[in-house]
Amino acid sequence: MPGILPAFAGNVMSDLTGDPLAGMINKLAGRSCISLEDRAGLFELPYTSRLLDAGRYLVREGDSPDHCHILVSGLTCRHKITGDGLRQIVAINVPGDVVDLQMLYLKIADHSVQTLGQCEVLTVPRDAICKLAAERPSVAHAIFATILVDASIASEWILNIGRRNARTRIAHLLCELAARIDRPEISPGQTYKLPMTQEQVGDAVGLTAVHVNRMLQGLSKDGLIFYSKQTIIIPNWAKLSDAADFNGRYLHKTI
Amino acid sequence: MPGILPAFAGNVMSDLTGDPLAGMINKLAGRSCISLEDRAGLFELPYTSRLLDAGRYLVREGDSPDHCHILVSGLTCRHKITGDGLRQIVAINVPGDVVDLQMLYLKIADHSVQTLGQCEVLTVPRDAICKLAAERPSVAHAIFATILVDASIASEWILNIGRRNARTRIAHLLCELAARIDRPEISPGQTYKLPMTQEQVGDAVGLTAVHVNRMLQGLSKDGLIFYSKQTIIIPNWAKLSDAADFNGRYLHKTI
DNA sequence: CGGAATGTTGAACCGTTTCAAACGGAGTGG
DNA sequence: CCACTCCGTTTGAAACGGTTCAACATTCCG
Repeated sequence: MPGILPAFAGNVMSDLTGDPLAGMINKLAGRSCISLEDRAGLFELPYTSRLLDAGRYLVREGDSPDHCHILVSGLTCRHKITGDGLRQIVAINVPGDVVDLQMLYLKIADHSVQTLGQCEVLTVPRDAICKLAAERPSVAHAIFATILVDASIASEWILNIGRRNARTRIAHLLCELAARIDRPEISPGQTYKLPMTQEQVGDAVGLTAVHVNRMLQGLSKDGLIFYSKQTIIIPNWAKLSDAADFNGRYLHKTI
Repeated sequence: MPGILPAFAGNVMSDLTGDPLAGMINKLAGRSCISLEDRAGLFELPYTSRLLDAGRYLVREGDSPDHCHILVSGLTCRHKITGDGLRQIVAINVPGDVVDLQMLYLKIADHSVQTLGQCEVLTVPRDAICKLAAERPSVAHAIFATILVDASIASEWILNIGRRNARTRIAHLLCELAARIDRPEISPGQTYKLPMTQEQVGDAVGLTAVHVNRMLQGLSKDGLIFYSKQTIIIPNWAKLSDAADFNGRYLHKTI
């Protein structure tokens, strides 16, 4: 169902809810001061909405796509494969993220993007975003900041995988996702849906599925999480984030 | 020795050599088409040049610096520390890199930047770069692309640390540095200086110094590298890059 | 209902770490 | 010039964390 949003007018925050682009725009706006007119420009972005089920590819390594994807609901991941076929997830995207900002200025993709669980995704022409960024400095600024936050998350993943043991590593991932999904109605330390198999969790933290299983059981046994049916409950945020060596500074929620 | 460069005029390529900013500008220019005037703008950046010895900090976690650093010679690294004091290098910068582009739009640093070996570093006011980027879209574009390449390198590091064994991991780092240092006079597969202790190499690839030592000996024994006095010689690029599972695509040398 | 994908468990194995001790080279002071 | 220290490298042996493999249980889905 393709569509072009009507120009945005009136009170900004109150009209946001319900619009598919709202999540992304709120996220961008949180990272940089965007003027009302520039917000309006964002709302004029042409897009196509699609509902995809688990395991679908949005981008494949080697592609030169001319569209970007905005995640409205669900989770997606970027992954790479070693020469002998081992998979590593290098990033996870949450609702509101532009999944392939990389592709805005890099021609060919050096990784694949795939849905985890069912996702609603908007497809936006690359040119439209580039044009907007070129015309409106505050939008460019916000995109800049967003890319830098992604890079900062990648740095933390390197630390996580390089230097923390399996248990801490998994706990850290769970904390990060809790903090990032962060729908207004849930604060960290609550419940969220984790539409990933244990194998995929392993691919994200550089472990085997078997070991992920044992560690999740360990965390459950110690009362740090409740985990069943792809749902994570964090009964005590302080305890889990402590066990995870998690400090959300690197997410740069306030810039 | 502070200074302001005279406005740049005349043939671009021929006047580059010898200028401290040249390395960075060439790198930016390689990643985006920058007009002659915009290049001139880059050459007008005010800077201070400093010679630093090994182990000096350019940025400390928690800082909000108002200057960026451009590396002219030597190597620097960005690193983070876990709660129990383990160190992980999350990025290495080579000559021509802007070491802390992150800080351009993120207020507080979530990592430290430190010199590896002796370095020549230019200090440039953050505002000057931001202003230039705001005024000249082609410069903003080039900076964008540079940040994205850095992010792409970070992704490959996640893959490297998460899924490759010690030997391959180290070989991969050696290949990457060879490909990135890439001074015009040496093509990959030649000789370069690696001003890092084995402990620092371990911090970069998520291993202990002891194991790095054994792996380097292994690579040497198999004739894939010669290594002594912090100098790496790669006698056969094809063989080493094969053993390293290295493919330079992710460096996006051509965009 | 049946088959495939995902989760669970145990035991053996192996790559990497840890610890401890020795070695080598560079720099310093007597 | 030697003795001394410091730092990085080297070596060996033991311990550990995570992997691998294989079998079984469970859930999901057509």
